[in-house]
Amino acid sequence: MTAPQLSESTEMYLKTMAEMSGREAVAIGRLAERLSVTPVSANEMVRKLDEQGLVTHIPYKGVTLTRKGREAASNVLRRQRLWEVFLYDHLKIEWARIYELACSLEHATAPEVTEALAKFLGNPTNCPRGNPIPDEKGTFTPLNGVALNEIAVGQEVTVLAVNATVTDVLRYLQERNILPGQKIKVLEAAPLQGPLTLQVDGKEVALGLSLAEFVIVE
Amino acid sequence: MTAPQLSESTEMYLKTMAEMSGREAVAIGRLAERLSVTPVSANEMVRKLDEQGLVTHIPYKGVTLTRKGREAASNVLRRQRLWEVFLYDHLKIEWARIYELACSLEHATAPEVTEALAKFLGNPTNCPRGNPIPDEKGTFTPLNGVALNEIAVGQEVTVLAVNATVTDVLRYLQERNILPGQKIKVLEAAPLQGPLTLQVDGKEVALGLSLAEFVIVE
DNA sequence: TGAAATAATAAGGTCAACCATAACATTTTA
DNA sequence: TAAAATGTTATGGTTGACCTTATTATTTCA
Repeated sequence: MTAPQLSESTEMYLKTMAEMSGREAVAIGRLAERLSVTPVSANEMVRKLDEQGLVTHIPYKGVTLTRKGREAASNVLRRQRLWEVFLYDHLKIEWARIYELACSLEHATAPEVTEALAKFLGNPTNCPRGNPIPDEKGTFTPLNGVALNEIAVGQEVTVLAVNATVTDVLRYLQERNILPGQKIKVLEAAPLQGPLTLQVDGKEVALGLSLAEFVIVE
Repeated sequence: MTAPQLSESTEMYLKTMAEMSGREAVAIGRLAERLSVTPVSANEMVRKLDEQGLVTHIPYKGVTLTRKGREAASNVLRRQRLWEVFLYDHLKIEWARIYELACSLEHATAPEVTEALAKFLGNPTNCPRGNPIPDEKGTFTPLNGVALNEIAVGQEVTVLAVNATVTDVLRYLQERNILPGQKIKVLEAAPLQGPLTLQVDGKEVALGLSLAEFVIVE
């Protein structure tokens, strides 16, 4: 019952899928985009993952993690987010960079290191970006929040998590104080998919819809 | 002047060479052995490293690190040994396993993580196996000890470092209490390259010459 | 409903780091 | 000094994860 040792690439695909989907199927195009590979490559890789029983691919409908795939992904997320905690809380590394730095470490982390790290950190339940950290068995309660772009004008909400992974995006949000715990009021939503105008920390901030999607609130 | 980002394989070759040589050239056969690749593969790889200016290969004479190669190797050793300290002191991981576990992490460690880790650990000067940790610039004072197999019968010495990297070897030594700081008396050296008989912690211990080579003393 | 967007499949290519086998060169040592 | 050991070079092969270009299938939406 030892983990079958997944490749770094496989881990990235599974983790990315877990990060993207509430539960629904992920479009291969989106997946390719997040992984910075071509759709053709993603397709090829997904086929292999399907053969290994890690995902289910229904042509033209998208990809879903199987139970096995979800377990593997939880494991990766656990490592990822534990390292984020370590890098942020103990090494004092810049918030916007912890995702990418933790990502490299994550793939190189043996199970016993993961567990020792969890213990060392005091079994934290959330990473500095606000996302829950799966426990040793892979279980965790998903956040019950909504993306900021779905909030009605006038509402005031609290940021639960920031789901972005790209350093530049994280830095952009950080600079505008859009961080877990922050209270945000939606002042205006421009028409034609235009940006939101938010009140954050007393300041007015414009935020594009695609960025707002990364901000989980309530 | 950013590090040119070496591949994991390149890092392993450089690190292994640094671990093996006091200063003399390393025979390709030995290198291949330590890296668990065939001599043909090692040859091929060494040619590439030579082209990159990281090593100098004199046919039939062996391989030496260039200045550039030595700097890169120091950097790798620094990361490796800092992680060893973390795994041992903070995560309480078994002594014999820290080398291999740190080795995986090492390749995935960005410069800023290395420096933040060093600071977190209080800039330690030696890893739990006793080896010196290069500083940020790559400088360190090599141990001035000798391998245990070169000690005359009757001498009592102190273990400075254990230079082995293979978990099974480390565990074997650990079980016999041959660890940094330990006092050891050489009671007998069997003829024909036979094992040494040692007095360790009041007990008599037999140790093969090839294992004794890993134990740096004085 | 038909065009545009997206997805799938096929064919062929690259790159790093390995592998094996075989022939040949040099060094060591008995 | 000759045989054994070790090192070198050549050739060709594999694997994983990408890539491009091109064709075909399906879905979405105007």
